Order: sequence, then structure tokens, then C-alpha cells
Amino acid sequence: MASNKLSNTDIPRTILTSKNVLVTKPRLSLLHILLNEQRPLTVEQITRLSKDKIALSSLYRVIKKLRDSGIISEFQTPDNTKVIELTAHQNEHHHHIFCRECGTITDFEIDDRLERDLEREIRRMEHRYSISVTSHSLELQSLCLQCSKSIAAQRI
Amino acid sequence: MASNKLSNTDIPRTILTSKNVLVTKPRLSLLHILLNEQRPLTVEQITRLSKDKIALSSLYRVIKKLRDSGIISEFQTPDNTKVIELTAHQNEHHHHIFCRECGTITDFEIDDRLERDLEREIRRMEHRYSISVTSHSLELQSLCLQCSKSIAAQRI
DNA sequence: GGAATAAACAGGAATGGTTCTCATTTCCAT
DNA sequence: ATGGAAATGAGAACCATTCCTGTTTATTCC
Repeated sequence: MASNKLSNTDIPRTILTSKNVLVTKPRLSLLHILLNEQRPLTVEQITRLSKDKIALSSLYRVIKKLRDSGIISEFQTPDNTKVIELTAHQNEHHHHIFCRECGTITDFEIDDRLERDLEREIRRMEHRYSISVTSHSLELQSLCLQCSKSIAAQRI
Repeated sequence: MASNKLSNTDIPRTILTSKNVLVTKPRLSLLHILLNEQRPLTVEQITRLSKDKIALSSLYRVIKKLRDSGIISEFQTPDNTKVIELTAHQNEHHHHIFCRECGTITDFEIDDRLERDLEREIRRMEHRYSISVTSHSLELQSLCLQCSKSIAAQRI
């Protein structure tokens, strides 16, 4: 039975048209992957998930285009790898946890009160250093549950 | 008159020997530069400040060695550049402000109470995600005073 | 709907930062 | 002082990313 709602596969198209970005296969494909995975991904992970259907050069170009259009955003892991995520997810302002073993990235939000305190402290820093802060990010480095288990197992 | 204290030029040597790291010219040279500048430096900046007396390959090796010995620490700017700073400076736990125009990096510390709240929140995250957080960093992106001035000047 | 036009694509070559290799030099314990 | 281990310098290799060029695809206007 046909749904009268948008199917999942239409969301990427809707995102592109709503931002006035031309709809093309590689762009749809990238958005599709990001929507499916629901977590930040590296270029390499995207390449693997796309089953090499996007040329690497195109992937980089698409990332740039969608970043400039505000659809996705980009940041770096502590060991210098480029990571991409949907900006939509960013709307709930969040931070990142990096597992230093497997490199998995997890989003997290901090307590509202703490986030407000943080903002206030940043305003103070702006005065103290005579700067205007445009964004902030909090990063945690950790061992994820899985990695700490497998490391414990190796020790036995 | 000869000083009976350590001269500045002896500090790098003392650092190396106290950490049981072999004393060599490139290592002394890197420490010398970091002690002089008193701020985080990129590989490129170090190369320039060393007047090209350290081979690039050696510089990378020295950075690695001193990092592994805990003498210096390494992090990334938001645009993916490697930055080195003395770990001694780290002892007062601090964070970084990156100017998105000129790339200058400034250290800053946050209010004690906020830092404690942050630590507490991190403990909560550890429970929530079943992870063990090994370190955290707060990064601000800003325009520094100088850059915001020169941008304002351009507009006129 | 179909042709013209503009944009995006694929593939490969080029680039730049970082690491590796290996012959030579430096350090340091004896 | 000297032998052996460790570090260095110079350049090659590496790999992620960017650039280039000819081809394909999407949009626009008829």
C-alpha cells in the first residue's frame, strides 16, 4: 500500500530543493547515507557506505557544495580526520566524544544550565580578550564501551 | 659576572634530562623556541623560527619523541593544522581560542567553578554512555582584536 | 517534449603535509 | 678516547585532498 507521506528516499531531495541546490545523484546519495547513519562520518566511511558509487573527487566537491549551502557541516577529529554531519542535527547544539581506539564519534548535549553557564563565561572571555567568539565546541576523548571491553579481553 | 643560577639556555637541557630523553641539538632547539615564544606553534612557524636549522623530517620525529615523553603536547586547529605546545603550560588546565582570520591561538582558563561543573557533567556523560573520558577540550572560534579592526578598516 | 546552455560529474594528475628509508653523524657509558 | 645505540638529514614515498579536463546530466527556454 502506497504511503501518502514522503518516503525516506524523498527527504534528501526535499533538503536540496529547499536550499536551492541542484538535485544530483551524488548529492542525494551522500544525504541518504548521512540520514541513514544518523552520526558524523569520515570521508572514508562515506566512501565505503556508498559502495564506491561516488567518485572520490565528486565526493569532496559535493561535501564542499553542501557545506557552503549549510546542509552539512564539517569538523576535525583529534587525529586530523575530516568528519561530516548533517547540520540539521546541529540545531540542537551539541558536542562530540571521540573514541581514541576505534575513532567512533558520538554526539552529546550538556545540561542546559551548564550550557548557559558556558555561554556566560564565553561572554566574559570576549570582554577580557576583546574578541568576538563565533562558535564554541567541547570535545571529549574517551574509550567507548566496546573498545574498553576488547582491551580488557586482550589483557586476559 | 657569572650567574650561579641556571641560564635560560640550560632549561631545555634540564627538561630533557629530567625526562630521560637524550639531549640533542634539534630537541634543544625546539624547546628553546617553545620557551621563547610562550604560545602554541604550528610546524611551519617552528620551521621559520628555527631558521631552517632543523630538517623537516627531524622536526616531525622530535615532535613525536617529545610528545611521547610528555614534554610537549599536540592538538589540531579547526582547519586541520598541527599545533605544538609545552606540556608544562598545560599544567594549569586550559583551553584554546582560534582566530579564524589570522589563525593565532590563545590559551585561556575558565572560571574554577565552571571548570568543576564541567568535570561533574563529564562524569555524568561517562555513566550515561558507559565510557571513560580521558581528556576534554573547549575550543572557541573568534575574531581577534587585531583582525576585527583590520576587517572594519577594509569596509571603509 | 526537445534543443541549447549551464552545472556537475568521473577519472586521473598534481599538491601538500606527514612519514619512511638509509647512509651518516651525534651522543654517552665505559 | 671509542664502540654501539640512537638521532639526524635529505630525499623518496605516502595518502588525503584538490585541481584539471573532457564527458554527462540537469535545467531553461522554446
